[in-house]
Amino acid sequence: MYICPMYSSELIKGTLKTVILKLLSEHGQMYGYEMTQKVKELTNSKIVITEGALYPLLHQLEAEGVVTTETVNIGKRVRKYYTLTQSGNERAKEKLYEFADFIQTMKILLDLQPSM
Amino acid sequence: MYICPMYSSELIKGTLKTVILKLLSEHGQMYGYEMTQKVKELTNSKIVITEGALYPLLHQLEAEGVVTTETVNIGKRVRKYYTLTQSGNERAKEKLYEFADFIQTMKILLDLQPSM
DNA sequence: TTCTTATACATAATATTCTTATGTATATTT
DNA sequence: AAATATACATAAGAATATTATGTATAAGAA
Repeated sequence: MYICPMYSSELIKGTLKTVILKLLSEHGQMYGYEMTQKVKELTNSKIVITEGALYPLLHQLEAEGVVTTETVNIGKRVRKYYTLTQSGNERAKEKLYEFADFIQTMKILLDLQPSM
Repeated sequence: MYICPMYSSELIKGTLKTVILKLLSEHGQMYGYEMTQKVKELTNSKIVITEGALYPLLHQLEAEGVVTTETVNIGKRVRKYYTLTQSGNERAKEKLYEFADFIQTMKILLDLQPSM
């Protein structure tokens, strides 16, 4: 999923969907490559999404009706923009809430201080 | 890994090793079943470790020299106690620090407020 | 102008990590 | 007596990611 110079890859598994849905809910419309760059930028390269993880997930989200796509020609190249559907927006909120809750539980379980 | 009534299983993937190492560093000596109960208790059953995930991991940790084991007879039943080695203690600290850092990165990436 | 890097998509083989199912056996509670 | 809890273990299968490979255009550096 990620090439990750900082975190062991196992840690990050399972968060990709949440991250992508959040990005889309924030930025309205994005294409795949743009998502990889945004995540890299926001995490200081601590998390880097690989294409082999991203594209299959995006296709899956489309198949599930979570996103719709629009293909745009940029010169002779193609960009595929992804937009959340209404149900996709709900899904994004759910996922975010779930993750926030999960963090709380893990903090208690691992006895992490607020400073950590 | 977990039977999880609250979180989607994908979210929790990759955290089991960190959780086990933390438990062992906290409680000194534990056996497998005890670990499953402790996690269940501490997380209000939000995270429940399955045996199919736990035992192979414990065996792996032993093979790596992260833990040592001691088998104790309780009546006619057997308990296998796990204890962190010196390098295991280091590993536990590393894993905890890594996870704390990971949470920070995810908070920024997902724009989660401190209250969330 | 040629070579490298960046942009932009996609998929297949493989690895990892987990879930679910199954198995064995003793102890305790109803 | 039967059901549940304790306690270990492993195997089949699913899910999710990594790594590798493929195609192609655009931009920047040598």
